[in-house]
Amino acid sequence: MFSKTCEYAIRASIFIAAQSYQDKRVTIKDIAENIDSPKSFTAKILQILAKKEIVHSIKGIGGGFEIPKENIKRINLAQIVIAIDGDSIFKSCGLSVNHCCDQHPCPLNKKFKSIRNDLAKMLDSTCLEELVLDVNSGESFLI
Amino acid sequence: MFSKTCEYAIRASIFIAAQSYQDKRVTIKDIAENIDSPKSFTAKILQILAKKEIVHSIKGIGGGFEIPKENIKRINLAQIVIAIDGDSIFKSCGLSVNHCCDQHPCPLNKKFKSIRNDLAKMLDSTCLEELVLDVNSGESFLI
DNA sequence: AAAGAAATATGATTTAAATCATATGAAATA
DNA sequence: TATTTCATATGATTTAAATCATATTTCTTT
Ligand code: FES
Ligand code: FES
Repeated sequence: MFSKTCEYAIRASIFIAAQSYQDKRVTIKDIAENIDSPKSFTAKILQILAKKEIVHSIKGIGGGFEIPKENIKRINLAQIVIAIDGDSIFKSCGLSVNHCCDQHPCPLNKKFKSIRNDLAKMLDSTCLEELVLDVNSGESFLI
Repeated sequence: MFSKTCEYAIRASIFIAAQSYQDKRVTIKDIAENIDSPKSFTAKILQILAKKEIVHSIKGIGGGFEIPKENIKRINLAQIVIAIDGDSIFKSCGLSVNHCCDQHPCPLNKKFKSIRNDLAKMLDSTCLEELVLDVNSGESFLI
């Protein structure tokens, strides 16, 4: 479904948000340990997220990553997915036949379109906050 | 969504079925040309499909691949996807957190489950026949 | 039986994704 | 200002997916 990079990005974002929610800033090491991801790979991914202003990074002693509380409500999964994997999951043909569903549709175009729309709707309507609450209440896990 | 291998497998199956529907047997070359896929890679994929009895292969002069007409109705997309990519798309966690949705769910488990169920239902309820009719009537394309 | 046309089997190569490693830059604190 | 702790930048390596190449087997036709 998503690339591994994107999965790490989502899990990392949720973890950072969950900690920020409790006013805790986290380092790359913390993140990698808590979402079980390779540390330097995670660092690379976080740089992308920082550039796209999905996470906020602070250098130096006491630094790390955080997501300002106001943003935890605002950031949704679609933003993260697009930042990492681009919008191909929303736009490209499920059979790689074309640029999808125009004059030259593949045989699955209608069926795919509907599933992709559901996926898009889901990603768009799911903000970090609700996921964070689940994780912090111990209902769901990142590892 | 699917691996490239799986996309080729689906497109090849639809093409073979579309030709078998008109009592035409096709060679690997035909297939590769008509679905725009690398020839020897396609050959490999067809071997898998032949072993799983999704396509029928005939060696020697005049040989090639076909799908018996009775089977065009019976074969659905789920069978092809499972033959190539396995059932991970149905069963594995969208965030690669675990074996999905048991005692240890990831934060997206509910939302993912619903989308995956829709996908599974779609793949299961879509047989080759309806796709073939679309292609043969010129409503949709494999290339 | 021989020749040709097809699939089959297998292995090598290429490409892209994922991972690892290391040097550099910025902020804090002592 | 020196040192430490963190992120940043960059490049190398590994792994897996995709692609390419070729020898072998099977069947048909003559
Ligand atoms: S054309 Fe294939 S999914 Fe839209
Ligand atoms: S646990 Fe993650 S999708 Fe089921």
